[in-house]
Amino acid sequence: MENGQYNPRDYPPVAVTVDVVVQTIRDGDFQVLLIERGEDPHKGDWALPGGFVRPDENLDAAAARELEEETSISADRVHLEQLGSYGEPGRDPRMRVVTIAYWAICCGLPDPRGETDAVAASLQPVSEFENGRIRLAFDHGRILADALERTRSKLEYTALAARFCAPEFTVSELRKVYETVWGTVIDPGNFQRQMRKSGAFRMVGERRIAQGDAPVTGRPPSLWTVRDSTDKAIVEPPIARRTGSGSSRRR
Amino acid sequence: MENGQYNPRDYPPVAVTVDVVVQTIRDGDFQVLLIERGEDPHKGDWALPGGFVRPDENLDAAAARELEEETSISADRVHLEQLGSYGEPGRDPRMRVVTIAYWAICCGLPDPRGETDAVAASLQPVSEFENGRIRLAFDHGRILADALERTRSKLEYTALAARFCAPEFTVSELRKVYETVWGTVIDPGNFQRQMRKSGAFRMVGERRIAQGDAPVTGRPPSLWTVRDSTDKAIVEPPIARRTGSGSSRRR
DNA sequence: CAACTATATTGTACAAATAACAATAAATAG
DNA sequence: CTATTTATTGTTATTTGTACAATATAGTTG
Repeated sequence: MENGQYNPRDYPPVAVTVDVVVQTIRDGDFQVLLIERGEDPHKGDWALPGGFVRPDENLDAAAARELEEETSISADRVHLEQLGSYGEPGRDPRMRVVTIAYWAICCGLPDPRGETDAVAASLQPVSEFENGRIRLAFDHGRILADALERTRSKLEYTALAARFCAPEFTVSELRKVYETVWGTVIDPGNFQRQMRKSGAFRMVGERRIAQGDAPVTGRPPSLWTVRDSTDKAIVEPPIARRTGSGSSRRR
Repeated sequence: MENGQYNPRDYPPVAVTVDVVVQTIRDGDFQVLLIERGEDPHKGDWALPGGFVRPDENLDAAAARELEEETSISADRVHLEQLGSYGEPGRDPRMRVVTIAYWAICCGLPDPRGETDAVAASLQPVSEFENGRIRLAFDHGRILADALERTRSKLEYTALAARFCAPEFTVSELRKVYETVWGTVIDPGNFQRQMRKSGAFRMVGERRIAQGDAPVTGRPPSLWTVRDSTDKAIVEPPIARRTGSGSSRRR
């Protein structure tokens, strides 16, 4: 683009799409939104929701639109962030498609409706994908794997775990997010201290009394919220994963 | 792309480019490769090297090609990694351009030649950009800022600092990389221990005698290399930045 | 109301990591 | 040989992390 030559017809058409990895926790299970493809190629397989970027729409807006179309929840209640671009020439057999992948974390997804694209969208357990029981079309398996790693990593040094929860949450709800996404067990006492010390969260005066499916016995917990709603909050020192080969911090 | 409709003519042309942030250390100074634009828009301003993605070329290959064209060094001697996509509708006034940005670290860049695009490429100090004395065209300032943050962050938990060095390097050469990129001072003794403990590096038997511009006095250092040349090496525990607001580890 | 139970929250003690600074080692120049 | 310079190792106080125990606080149940 630096060489003054700007004739798009010199280049075969390239389609630019966005695909979104929508993650949530439902029934204590780490799940992701997938759609079942109704047409070839890969008819009957699972795929990530996505679609074309419109002419006057920036990439973030396109991803937000796809998210809302698919989940019918407003994008300002979720964390939505770019993951990366995937553009192997043969990734879609029909034409050259470069996709910008996004990943999202949201809470309390209503049962998905797939009306928009006349395809069936549904939440599927991440474990089914990681077991190899669910296979994804195109290179979506790679995209999903990258997104999961990014999420697990970012839980360590950001307050994003709270995005899996309602605006106000208890310490153990937050702890269960970490345990569910990482597949680990965390000491409740130590976790509480780390959470306080990080400064990323703020206690709301109230205590919660008898919530829906929560146990009605035991000492009622106090409620917390994130101090900074812009998802820039840094958890310092980080809450590190226990299992295996250690932290892969950053990006 | 899930709805079977695949008529590219329904969508205005989108150009897909790659831009590359090439970073190196020269004369003890953290520098980045920029080109001076010879044409409008932004004639005379600085910009990142980049160009169109070719029809049968994947994104990584396009970035590697641009890197080689601009620096005449082979891409297998540098670290090259995707940074992210930038696609605001108005970022280029001429047409819709979505760019996939990459960032690279290399060592011993020869004086850049700009013949390919008939533009002047040169290494400029990062400090000049961060001082505001150098302004970049389009949204390249944003891209460069993101790349610098990514580099500084990844030095903490990967062995990528070695990519600023020759294949074999001394402990203090590596330490000076950290000091230069982060703008900090690091204790030599503690650094040596962290480096050993991380397991990411391996001592080569030899000691270096009297190198070119290096001081000819003092105890000669032993030479080191990275244990895993695939840049997957994790430095654990990480070598943390001293200054300011702490680690932004992963990503 | 008195146990009982379940969860929240705080204490404690040991282990490990970090950081500042001192000391020693290994080479060369003169 | 001595001075000088840099590499490398020691030492220690402080901080941080972790496991596990103990206490606190509510609701529930008889």
